[in-house]
Amino acid sequence: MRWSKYLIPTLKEDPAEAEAVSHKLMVRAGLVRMLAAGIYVYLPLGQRVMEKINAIIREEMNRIGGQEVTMPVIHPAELWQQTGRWYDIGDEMFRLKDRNKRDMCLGMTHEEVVAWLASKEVRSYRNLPQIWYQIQTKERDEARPKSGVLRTREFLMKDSYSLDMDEAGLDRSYELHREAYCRVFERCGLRFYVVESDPGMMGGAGAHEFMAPSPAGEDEVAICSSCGYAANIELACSQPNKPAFPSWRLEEVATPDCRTIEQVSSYLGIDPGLTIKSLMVVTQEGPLLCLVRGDQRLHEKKLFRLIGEFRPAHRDEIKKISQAEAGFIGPLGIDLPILADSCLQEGVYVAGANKDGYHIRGVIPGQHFKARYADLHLAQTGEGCPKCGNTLTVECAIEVGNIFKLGIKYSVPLKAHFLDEKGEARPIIMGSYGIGPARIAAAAIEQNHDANGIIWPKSIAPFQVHLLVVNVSDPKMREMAERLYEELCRNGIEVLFDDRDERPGVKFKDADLLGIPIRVTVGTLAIKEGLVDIRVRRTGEEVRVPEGEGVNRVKARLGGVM
RNA sequence: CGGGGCGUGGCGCAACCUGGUAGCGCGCUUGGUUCGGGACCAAGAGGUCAUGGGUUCGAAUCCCGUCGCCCCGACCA
Repeated sequence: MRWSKYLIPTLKEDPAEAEAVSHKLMVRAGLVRMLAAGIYVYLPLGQRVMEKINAIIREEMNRIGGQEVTMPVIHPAELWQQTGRWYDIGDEMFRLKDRNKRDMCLGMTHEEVVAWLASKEVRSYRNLPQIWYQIQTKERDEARPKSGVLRTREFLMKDSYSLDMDEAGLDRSYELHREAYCRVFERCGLRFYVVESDPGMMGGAGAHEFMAPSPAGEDEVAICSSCGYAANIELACSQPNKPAFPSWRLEEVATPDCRTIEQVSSYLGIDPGLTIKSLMVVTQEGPLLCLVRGDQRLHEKKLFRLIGEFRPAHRDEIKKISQAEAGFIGPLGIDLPILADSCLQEGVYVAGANKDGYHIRGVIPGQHFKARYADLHLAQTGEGCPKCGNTLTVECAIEVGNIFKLGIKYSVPLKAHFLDEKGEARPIIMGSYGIGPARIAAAAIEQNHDANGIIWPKSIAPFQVHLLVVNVSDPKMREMAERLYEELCRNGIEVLFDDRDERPGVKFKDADLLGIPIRVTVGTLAIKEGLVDIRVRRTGEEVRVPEGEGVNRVKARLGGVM
């Protein structure tokens, strides 16, 4: 491809609206342009990257027996009404009416359509298992699109669905996907973790997410490097490090104006881990006191799973129940059910005295107050792994894929049944599996770039070789470059030929920005001594070889390490 | 949806506070010189200052509304 005839609008400066590295670079390198919040145009170069990624996904899906289909973007409301999601999902679903005022929606995912199809076409256990997949645009009216292509309202998704006759079959399909996904992300050159995830509204028995670590990611994962424990922070557990407990006796201490844990612990000169943080919440059943250790944070999702809907208590409610301001409430002598984090079962602490300006030192949970214990805290870097006790690290990551065991959540309402060997009708057991190709591209950039631009893994690079002529108006130089271009193409190598009439500096800068793995430069030495330069983008390593060897050297390079 | 910020030639920004009719860099066009890491000279094109209303002799500038975009939070099937 000749750059002079191709649309690659590169930018010298970062776009004002971009924050994430991948966002800046994708715009600067001419991969994408934003049409509206969270809605993007993929320019030719971006499109090529997406096609590379999709091709890898297709290969791996086909390899596990996946069959590609294409399902509609527009769905009739009835389908979603039958599973109840029409009502469960709020503003995030794009809804519209057709000319006959019939309710429709834009597909945010395709479980309903798959279950519908299965209900029509799957009759017998002999038809199972099945894996159907598509690479299709999804529409979700995200409350807050962000980070360029990482969180958009319209996005491409590879989604697949497994149909099995029983749990064992689902386990097999799930495992096939897990392996296929690992191969996909490995082939795309990503660093990633497979983590346990919260099945959430998808419902069902089990779920994992594929997480590519990056500061731009909006998820957090807790990772144990020794035993391999890996979980989304939404359900990650940890063993908090134990502080050295002093031998306090129970007494009231004045803590004037110390409302926060930091204030109390610094005023008393103690480790925040020796305090108890008391939080009053109001549930369906009334108020409840939640306790976590002072150096911990309450995990609201975990609490929600334990007690259902809740809200923080209002100031006046706190005052009324505890006789004290929010900063001074505590578990002693309070007439409320108490739910405490498990790590508080051991030790002696400072807690609020339910009296303004005072705390109580020497509080021993179990002895001085009764509580129900549960895991309520957010896992943090440096704490112990729940499995092996070694140090956990918590890091940000981009969710590039997920796999869910759905079970019969969709097959029952949509009557996706089959007849088993005994002739009895049973609901199909489903699984649902997604990959975000654009997120793979963005994650690859997040993980592979330097100050000058992108450094594509060769598997998903838009081109393999960036051929650059230093001066197009020099006939000999141009001629040699043309020769090389033809020869490289003839050898099946994808080459972007920068034949623009630009200054060399501009072309070199653009080459670094685009990040194509190998750059071949035809310059003054080419015409003087017949030498061309072959440079590896990632390492900056450069060799000078005779023109005749150029193609073979490039091929050798592409075959080897990047 | 709550909090904050921004909206000025294609891009990045200044002018706004203290009203007087818009400027810089990059890019773009033409000509010339240049050509191995974002060249130089000369000439040029391009802006209803997001939008609607108000205040004023006069509004990019002050006031109110609306829309759009970004960031933090909530949400995220």
